Amino acid sequence: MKFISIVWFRHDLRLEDHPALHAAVARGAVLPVFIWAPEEEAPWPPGSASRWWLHQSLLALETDLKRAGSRLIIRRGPTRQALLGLAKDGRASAVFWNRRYEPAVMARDVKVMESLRSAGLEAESFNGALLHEPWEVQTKSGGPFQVFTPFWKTCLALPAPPKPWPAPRELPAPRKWPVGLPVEALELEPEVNWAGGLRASWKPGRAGARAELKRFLNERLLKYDGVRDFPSRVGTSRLSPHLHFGEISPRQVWHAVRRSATEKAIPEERWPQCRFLAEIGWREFAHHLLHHFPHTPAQPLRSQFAKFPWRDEPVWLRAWQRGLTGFPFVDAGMRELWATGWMHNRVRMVVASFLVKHLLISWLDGARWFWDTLVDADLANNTLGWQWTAGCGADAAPYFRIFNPVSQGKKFDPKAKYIRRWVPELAKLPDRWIHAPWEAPAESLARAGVTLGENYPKPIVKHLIARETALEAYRKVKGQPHPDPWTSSSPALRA
DNA sequence: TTTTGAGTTGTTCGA
DNA sequence: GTCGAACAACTCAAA
Repeated sequence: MKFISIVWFRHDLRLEDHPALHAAVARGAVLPVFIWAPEEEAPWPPGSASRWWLHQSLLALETDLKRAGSRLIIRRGPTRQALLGLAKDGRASAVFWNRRYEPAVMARDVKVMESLRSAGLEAESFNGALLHEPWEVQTKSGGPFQVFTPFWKTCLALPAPPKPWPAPRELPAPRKWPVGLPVEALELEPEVNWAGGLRASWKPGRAGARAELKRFLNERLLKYDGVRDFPSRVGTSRLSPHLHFGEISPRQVWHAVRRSATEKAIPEERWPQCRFLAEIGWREFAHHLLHHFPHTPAQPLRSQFAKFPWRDEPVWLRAWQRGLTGFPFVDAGMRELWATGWMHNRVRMVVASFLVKHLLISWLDGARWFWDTLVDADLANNTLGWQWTAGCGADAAPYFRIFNPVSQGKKFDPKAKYIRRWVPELAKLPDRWIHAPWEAPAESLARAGVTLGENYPKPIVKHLIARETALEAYRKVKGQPHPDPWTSSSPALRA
């Protein structure tokens, strides 16, 4: 009798370097399955942009599997029942998958594994998503890291991650295929067709991921440090959504960068310091933190921030979401996000700082918006990023670091190409005024066809006032006395 | 146990 | 216009 293994695809929508698939192929026939059970990921079920991506990526995986002589069997959850049913229908005796690290998913997976094993099935999970497991990286006293640099140094000192496996040339098929749903039946695509910008910007799937990596290595890796901060240029890898869905693995990226560095004659002692690999390191660090501090998607790591007096300002939140804050660099970022499902990293920091420190709206509201709109929405990275910005997380930005949305724009978008692309109503303003149109002379505004408050908003806050207010609120949560009690606007707080 | 060195990404002010 | 200092101590990680 033929040994048949289910490979349960999740955030590993690829055939290369896929440990669960590798294990299954080594045993016999393979039954590839995908199970849609978003309610099991509550309170962070995939957002709208993620669902759009998932739809395309599943179609791509289906094609890849067909080329290898196989299929993708899709069913709905609950996962436990779906897997048990598939094992029965497909006469499979084992279920293999690659691990995920979101708290709700991990808890679900533990239960699924117990159920499968008590039903007499073999069940095994593998590491297909990280260079090192979160529990393998430890401080000398055996605890988790909370600072990036020592974390990453420790990672770099570990044995190098194994070389990626090639995709199996052919997947032995089970004698009988169980029935499944077409991808369309999951209704992952939006009813209202807002995904045109996403379609134009991305090619989900393993082939798209590999093409993006290749382009990055050939065209951008050497210039990465100098170009990566300029959002009007393509200087970053753009791999984040591909990595999130596991269309490419960090091990593939790691070894490809290493190979490329060797070809470009970059000395071996320099490549661990590569800024790009450190970004892969941040992804690892985010997963490390999420694993060891599973409450952080909803709660600040630094508990004193639980009492931070965030404002409830739905009108401001909405202005921020729509890119109508009146700060062109911020608005450009928010509109890029809305249109393409992605935002440049530099701009993410600026818009996040603006929400949290200028508007004093909770980082969690920002995290939720990003979760719904980003194609690379990833619980570990999103949590780390927002808590870092808000100053309430691991290795956080100092509280007095408040990005100035105007000077950030002038510094990283000096010719305002990024602003003009995403905020076209300001396109005719000269470079000198476009970063802060409220300072422009009336004549310049008129010539550019800009009427503040009509076809582009006046700034919803004043930078210097917002900055002072934020500093005071943060000082308070740090439990520090105001430096100048005579001018403090809230002397009662010091009693 | 205590001490010591160090920490992604900035801004503002005043010399 | 450029440059260094202050921001404000705090926490982590390792010795």
